[in-house]
Amino acid sequence: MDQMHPVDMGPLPDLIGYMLRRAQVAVFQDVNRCFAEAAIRPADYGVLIVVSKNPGLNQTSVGDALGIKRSNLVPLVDRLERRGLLERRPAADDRRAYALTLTEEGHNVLGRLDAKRAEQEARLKQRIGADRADSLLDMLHRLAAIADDECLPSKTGEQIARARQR
Amino acid sequence: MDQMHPVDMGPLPDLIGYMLRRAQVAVFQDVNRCFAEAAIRPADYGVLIVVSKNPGLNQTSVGDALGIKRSNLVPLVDRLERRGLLERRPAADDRRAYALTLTEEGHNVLGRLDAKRAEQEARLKQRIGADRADSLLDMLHRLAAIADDECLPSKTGEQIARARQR
DNA sequence: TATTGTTATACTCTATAACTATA
DNA sequence: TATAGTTATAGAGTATAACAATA
Repeated sequence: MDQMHPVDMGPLPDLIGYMLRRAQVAVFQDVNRCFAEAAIRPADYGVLIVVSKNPGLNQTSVGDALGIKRSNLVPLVDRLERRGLLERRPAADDRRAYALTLTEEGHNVLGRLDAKRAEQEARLKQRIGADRADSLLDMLHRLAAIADDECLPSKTGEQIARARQR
Repeated sequence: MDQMHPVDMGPLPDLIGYMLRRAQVAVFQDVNRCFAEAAIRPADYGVLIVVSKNPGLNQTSVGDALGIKRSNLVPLVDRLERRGLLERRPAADDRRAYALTLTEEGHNVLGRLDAKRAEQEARLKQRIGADRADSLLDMLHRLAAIADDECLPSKTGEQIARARQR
């Protein structure tokens, strides 16, 4: 039987956190559709972009930039490397680290995704009212900055963890 | 060694999808801090709100309202029931279904969380510029509505899955 | 001593298929 | 036949601890 009465969602539709979540899930589903044929997921795309813009960067720095822990970045980079989109090369100045670079195929894939991304972004902007996109992005940046405020970046999580052990 | 050069994020900071994700993660971390002492997570909060506003609703309807599959709702409701916040009672008109209701303790917990939620929401609004909150929520609703557009609600996922098998 | 990449592990969230008892 | 709740399971994503090699 159908649910004929609409469900009362109470304060949820007016909560920034709740609606951020619903919007993010919907937009990511849309992104995944756009990138499906290339089999590139949002996290993959972030890594490819950062490496393309910062060739030679090491894994820890890529992870920090994207909010991905270095231990979780390993299988992600493994996969991109196996697919021939990205290379781990020895870093010139630090024998512990890898210098990440895109392969030619990596650049090609990223180039093709660029058109799809632009098209999708235009659709999203039209949906919200194109003239409001800048305002939306500004607000999202301010909200994302909460993360920086609360846990001061004076110490890394690992440094804090080690300090706690003593 | 510190990363002295800022990492070039390319187009990511201008992408609605990317910034939605970063903002949502940051805001949820903040919510989790606010609700930590009650040990209530965002999904729990959604269930409690919907059940309090729609006493007697069954699990499938609660899940549909919140975008949670009914199979994933089971352990969530289990936990809330074990904690004495919520009750499964036999539905009057359908012996397959449960009528969900909050216990007195459930209402009490929700009441206490309400103050914290309002305080947190005020902080978020101040951060983005209080007069822009309505505009933000409107845009988030429009983006969340993508999900409804693309997969028409004329058939449920299960109906489609069954149809595909034939 | 600290950091890089790695492994192992655990926990949450999400998605699908199949079952039962009802409808 | 279809639906409500459940179970089992698999896949992501995320978090922590510990290790070898190097700084």
